[in-house]
Amino acid sequence: MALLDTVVMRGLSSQGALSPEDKALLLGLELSPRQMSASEVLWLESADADLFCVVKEGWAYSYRNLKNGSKQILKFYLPGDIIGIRDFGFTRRLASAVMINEGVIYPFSYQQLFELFGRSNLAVGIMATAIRQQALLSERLIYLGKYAAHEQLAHFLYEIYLRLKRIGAVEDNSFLMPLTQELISDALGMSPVHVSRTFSMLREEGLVIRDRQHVQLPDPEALARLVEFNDSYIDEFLPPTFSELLRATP
Amino acid sequence: MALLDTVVMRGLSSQGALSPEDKALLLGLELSPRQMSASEVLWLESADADLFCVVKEGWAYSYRNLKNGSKQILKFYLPGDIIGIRDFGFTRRLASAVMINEGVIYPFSYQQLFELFGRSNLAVGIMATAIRQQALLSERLIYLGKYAAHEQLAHFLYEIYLRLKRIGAVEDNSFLMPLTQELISDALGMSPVHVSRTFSMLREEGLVIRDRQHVQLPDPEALARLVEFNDSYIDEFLPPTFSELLRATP
DNA sequence: CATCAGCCATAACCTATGTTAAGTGGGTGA
DNA sequence: TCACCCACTTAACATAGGTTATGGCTGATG
Repeated sequence: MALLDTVVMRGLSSQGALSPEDKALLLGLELSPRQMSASEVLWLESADADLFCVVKEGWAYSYRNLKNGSKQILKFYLPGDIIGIRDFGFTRRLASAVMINEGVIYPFSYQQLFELFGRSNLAVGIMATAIRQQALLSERLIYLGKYAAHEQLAHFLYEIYLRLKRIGAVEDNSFLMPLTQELISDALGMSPVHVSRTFSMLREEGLVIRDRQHVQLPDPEALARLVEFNDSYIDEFLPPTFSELLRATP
Repeated sequence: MALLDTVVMRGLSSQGALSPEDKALLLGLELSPRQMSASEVLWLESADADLFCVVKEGWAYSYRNLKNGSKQILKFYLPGDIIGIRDFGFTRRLASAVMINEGVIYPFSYQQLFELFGRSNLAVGIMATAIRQQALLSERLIYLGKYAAHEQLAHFLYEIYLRLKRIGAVEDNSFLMPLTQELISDALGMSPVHVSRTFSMLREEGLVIRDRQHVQLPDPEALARLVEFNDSYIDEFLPPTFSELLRATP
């Protein structure tokens, strides 16, 4: 019911995309509501991820604790929204989630979603919903930024380093980065001049050696510590439960 | 081939999640490579969205032009990445995409993805890949922020307004927002004091009237203009082509 | 070999926003 | 009714980062 509400609200069924069987499947899900009090925690960062929640009443939000003691809220959830899609595909929660005021949610497990998948075109609709949600998040996050410039740049370089390493494009802690400082400034939301200043800082601290497109990170771990890099989202392997679920679903 | 490379690289098949049929399906896709030159445009913002691109060689990036004339880069794409997943589920491109240096890409259409869906567990793997990518984007964007405080807050309020309107929770341009200024400050990455200052500014300009949790936007359109709100991502209805494709796929 | 155009470094100065602090007002409980 | 607390407001001051400007490389081109 709750899920159907949500999907219908998003306009999926109104265009005939859902067959009667699809609808029956959704209706048969039998989600049971759960009353939540204000400030109640849905889950904390790095907890096991195994379910979503449809918000029926009340507001909630997801957030990450930052190393400077503050927190960054990623998204506010309003009635009809689904919390936890961001973590689908990961073993652990990437962010904490908490109620703002009291409300009602409908939890449903990843397992239940898997049963929907593979049987119908619902997969497509749900995937689209998920991606919309992420797009919205991104849109919001474009306006954000709480870290100092040298932390941003260090984080950026370390991410590139990890991604290149995965595809075997790092040798001896060095790699090729075909980006101008102007491009980097557009990515990090700071001025090109400040990117230059910040590179100089990192160089003086011995964290980054750079000559044109050649970048070397003499001590990647030091960089990682500086930015407290959360590499769980880089590790691209599916959690073990996925393989089991995939085999279990005919 | 290219797609299989990408999926394998992401660790999907290494755990037995892909059946031989799945692999054959991927191999049968017959993607044809396309040579790209440096700075070549893949697509521009708001162009029709109908295909993805797997990057085989070279770097690319996606970006949005901002109203102040600068641009915000959303993501850099490295070999093995898929460009265009963000737009899946939308009619138009949400961001432009362009090559950085020369390289090779494999385009494949949404239609081809639909053919993969509904037949196999691939749906799950691909969805997971998509979501990972978005998670990565989010992670990166946490470090961003290029707009002034009053634009951020105006954008934030207008987004909440639109989302509440969709679920019928706006009346007479007023709505209930159970957020403290401290929560808002954590969401926007600015200090609570500055949130207050900025609310005062918006009030003086007649854009926002607020009393505790009651918020009124006397002239929502004026707010929208101030932030040049891109509401294509709020409009949650599937593009017409989706319905066709869904009906066409048995 | 000379020239030119990008790209980058550094400096001086300016502004938006953070920080600290003090004060106001409404809601709630004794 | 009083007192307290919490959310908010406003002000004064500090600073990270933006802006503008200048000059030095380096690699491409003729």
